[in-house]
Amino acid sequence: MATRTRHTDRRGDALSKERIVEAAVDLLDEAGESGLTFRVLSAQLKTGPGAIYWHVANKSELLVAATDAVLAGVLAADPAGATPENAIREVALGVFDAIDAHPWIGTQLARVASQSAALRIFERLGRQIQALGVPETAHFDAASALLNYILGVAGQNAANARSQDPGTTRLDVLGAESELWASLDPAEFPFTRTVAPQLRDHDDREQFLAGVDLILGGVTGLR
Amino acid sequence: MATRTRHTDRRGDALSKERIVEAAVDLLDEAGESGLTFRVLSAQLKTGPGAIYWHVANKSELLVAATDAVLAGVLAADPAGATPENAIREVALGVFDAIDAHPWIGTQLARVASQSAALRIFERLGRQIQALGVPETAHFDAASALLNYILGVAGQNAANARSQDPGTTRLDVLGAESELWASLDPAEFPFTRTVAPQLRDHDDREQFLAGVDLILGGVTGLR
DNA sequence: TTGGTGGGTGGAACGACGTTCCAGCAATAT
DNA sequence: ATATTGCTGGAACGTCGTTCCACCCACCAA
Repeated sequence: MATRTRHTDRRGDALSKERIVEAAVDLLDEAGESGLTFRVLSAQLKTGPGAIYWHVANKSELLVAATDAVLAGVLAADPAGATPENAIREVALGVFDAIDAHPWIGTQLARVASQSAALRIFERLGRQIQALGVPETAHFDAASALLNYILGVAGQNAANARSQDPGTTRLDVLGAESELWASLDPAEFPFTRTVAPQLRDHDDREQFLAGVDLILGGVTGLR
Repeated sequence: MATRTRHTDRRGDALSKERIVEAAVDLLDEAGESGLTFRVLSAQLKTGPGAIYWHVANKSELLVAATDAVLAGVLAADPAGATPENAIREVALGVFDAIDAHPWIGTQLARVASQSAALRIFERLGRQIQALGVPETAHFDAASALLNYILGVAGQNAANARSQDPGTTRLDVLGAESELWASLDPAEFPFTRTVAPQLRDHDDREQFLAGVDLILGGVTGLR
């Protein structure tokens, strides 16, 4: 249980949870979710797996800590949007961009419940919902809806990043998927075929924001 | 590549992808996501791991097939809701209830992109969006928003189910989490503390539906 | 009827993973 | 100087997904 109180630095190369998490984030960013292994992590830290386990209970806790570490920066400042709507968009886009930069965060957010990172996002969203002037009874549902939508997009973005071959560009992937949609059975997938061209040219970030705005529209409609 | 064309049944106990998927679903339902193993699966089918690999490429494909198999039933019939709004609610609740009954589906939906099951949900949602009479340019965004929201809830429900100890009731879990929210730092989590009591008494299914209605409200607001 | 062919089987084995264990080291306290 | 404690790092364990391959048996040609 890493009390870490008495002496701050017994050796110059002292291990610490912070250093471990930092190395884990680097590894995740470079090699993806499957690249984080206690073996390569301990090699990078020039130690053995056992030493890491003295600071971190298990891999799950390490992933949570890594997610928190990255999202802490994004969620540090209170949103400065002029209106509550803009503040909500700001929070949502902050999370979106963080996931875009570190796709493994998306997997983590979508997989693990009641993580402190998710809770902080929930809090930021909820405060702005309160400022929106809708009935108090709707606050909980509205904040939850926004959070779940964001987590849903997070999971999908992470899945897309995971399944993408290193050599292909964004347009390649979208183009291929768009053609797949266009070639679907017309009887079974009329709608999906209709929007196939839009898939090719759409911007993930803009569409994400459009979804936020739809929920926001529904919330403000309660006034 | 399992052509499976010429002869329908070489032996009475013939293995097939269907039988494998069926056994996998049983295993997932009984033992959870970590309970599905090629070893116990092959034991249950009275064969070896190698035989399974003749019919299924890998575990990922097996999980996709299992998810599709369960959701196929839910998505078979066109929604019979009187209004497009009700039809959308019906599709969403069908998926929600399926995840409630088989939590592992939630993990799978939230994790894997462009799965055929997700595509079928998207199609059902999109058709009803078309019937809603909103501008065509908004169809893609609206259907995506609904799908992402549903997938987000799916992932969270699966995560909740995963982290729940076998002995505890729903009220225990909610009560504990509610107390945790209530005990958060008032300076940092004012909103979350405010809604803590609502967390204890809320109904997941109703809240899910409330979220769908918020998006629906935003969409119909575009008319 | 018989012999060969090949789709399908199942069990052994491989490599990698998360995790545990423990002998030892380096600072501090006695 | 010695004992204690916090911490290290490497070996080892059990399990997993996956691969390999010797074998079997239903079919087909002769």
